[in-house]
Amino acid sequence: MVRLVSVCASLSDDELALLESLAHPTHFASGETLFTQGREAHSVYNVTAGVVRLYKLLSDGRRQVVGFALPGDFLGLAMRDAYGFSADAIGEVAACAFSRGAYTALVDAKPHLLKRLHEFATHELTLAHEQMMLLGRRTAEEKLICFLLGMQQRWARLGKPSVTVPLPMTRQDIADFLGLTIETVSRTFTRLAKDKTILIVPGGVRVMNPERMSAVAA
Amino acid sequence: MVRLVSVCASLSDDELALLESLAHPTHFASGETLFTQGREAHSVYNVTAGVVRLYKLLSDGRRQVVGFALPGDFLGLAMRDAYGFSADAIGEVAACAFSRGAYTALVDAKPHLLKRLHEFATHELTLAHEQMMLLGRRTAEEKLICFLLGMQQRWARLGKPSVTVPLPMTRQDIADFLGLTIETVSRTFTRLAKDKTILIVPGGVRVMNPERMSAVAA
DNA sequence: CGGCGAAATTGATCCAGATCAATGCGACGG
DNA sequence: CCGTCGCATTGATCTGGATCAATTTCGCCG
Repeated sequence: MVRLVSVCASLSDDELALLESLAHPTHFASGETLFTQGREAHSVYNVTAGVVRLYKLLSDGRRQVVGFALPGDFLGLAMRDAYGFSADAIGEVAACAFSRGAYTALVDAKPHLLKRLHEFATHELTLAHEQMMLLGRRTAEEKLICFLLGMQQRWARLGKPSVTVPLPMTRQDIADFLGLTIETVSRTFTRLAKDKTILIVPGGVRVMNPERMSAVAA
Repeated sequence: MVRLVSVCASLSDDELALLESLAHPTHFASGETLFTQGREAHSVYNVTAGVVRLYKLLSDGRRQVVGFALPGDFLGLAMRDAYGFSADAIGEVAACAFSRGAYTALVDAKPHLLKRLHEFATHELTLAHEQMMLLGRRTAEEKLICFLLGMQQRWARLGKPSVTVPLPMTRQDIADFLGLTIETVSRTFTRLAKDKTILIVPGGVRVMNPERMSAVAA
C-alpha cells in the first residue's frame, strides 16, 4: 500500500500497521465525486494519487473552489454531521478511506496520531488565511502568480520539484479558486506568456522568470 | 478567573485546575498589539473579554483582516516558529496567555484537551472556507449581510442574543475583512438602512429585516 | 462650550475585471 | 479523414466597486 505520507511520517510501526488495517483503498474515475457538501460525513479520505477539487456551491450556482488536494492530503477532517464542501476527482484518483467510526476510535486511542492530524489542520488553516489575503486584496495577475508558485512548492514538497507546474484542473477550476472568471484567467496567462514570465505548455505552465514571480508574490 | 468557555467546557475539574495554574491573565489597552505577524510565537492566548482584530499585511500596506476574536476564542494556535498574522485589541481586552512551553507540555499530557483544541481548529477551518466563498464570489451587499448575521450568531452563541449587533471595529476593519473599501462599506450600510433592512445605531447595527437578510445569505 | 483630529458619509469619476459574443483548437468516435 | 463537443482564447463592451475629493459627524480634551 502507498504510504500515508502526510500523517504517518512520525508514527511507530505498530501504529502504522493499525492505521493500514483500517484504511480502505479506493479508486475514483475522472470527474467522479468523493463526497458532496451537506451530505452525511461517513468517511475521511487520504489521497494517495491524483488531484481532487474541493468546492462549495451557492444556491444560484456560484462556485468557490476552496482547495486542490494532492497526494498525502487529508479530506473531510471537519467531521461534523455533514461535509462542509464537495470533493471530486480531477483525472484518476486513488485514496484511502476511513469510516467515521474507525476514524474517531483511532483518534481517541492514539494521541500521537491526533497530534499529527492537529498539525495538519493547523497548517490548512494557515493556508486558508493566505488564500483570504489573496482573494480579498490581490489583483488578477498576483492571484495567478501566487497560485502557480504555490502549486510548484506543493509538488516540490512531494518530491516532484520542476520548473514545469502541472495543471490538471480546468481554467474554470482555477478561476473559481482565485475568485476570477475563466476569461480573466485566460487573458492573464496569455499576458504572462507574452512577458516571457511563463511558458504555456500542454497540461501545465513552465516557470520562466521565478525572480519576477517571487517579487510579485512577496 | 473567567472560565475558558471555548476549550474547557468538557474538561474534568483537575484538568481545569491544571489549565488555570498555567494561564497568565493579561490585559491590553485599546489598540495595543497582542502579537505581530512574523515574530517568534512565544504565547497562545484565550480571549476572556473584548474583541481582537486578526490581520495580515502585504509589503505595500494592503491589509486583510482574517478574523475578529471574541471572548472564548483561541489565538496563535498555529504555533510554528512565527505567528502567521498580527493581533491587536479593539477596545479593552482581557486574555489568558499560555507560554509556548506550557502549551506544548499541556497538549502532550492531556489528549482530552488536544481533542477539544483540534475541534476548535477544525471549526475555524470551516469558517475560513465560508469566508473564501464570501471573498471570492459574493457581492458587496451580500458580504455585509453575511458579516452582520455571522457576528449576531457568534454573540448569540456566547449568551448575548440580540437584534442589535455590536460593531466595535472601524469601517476600515470591516472593509479589510470583506475585501472592500471603506467607502463601499459605508454606502452599502446606508443603502441597507434606506431599505429598512437594518437600522444604524451608535456602536452597531440593529437587524430590522432578518428574513430578507437570511434569504440573501443563503 | 469650542476646537481639533479621527472616523464616517457622500458625491463625481474611473477602471480592473465581468459579461457578452465569436472563433480557435485538440481529442475522440465513426 | 471529418464532424462535433468541450474546452480555451480573443475581442468588444459594460459595470460594480475603486479611487479621488470634499464635507460632516463624533468623540474627547482643555
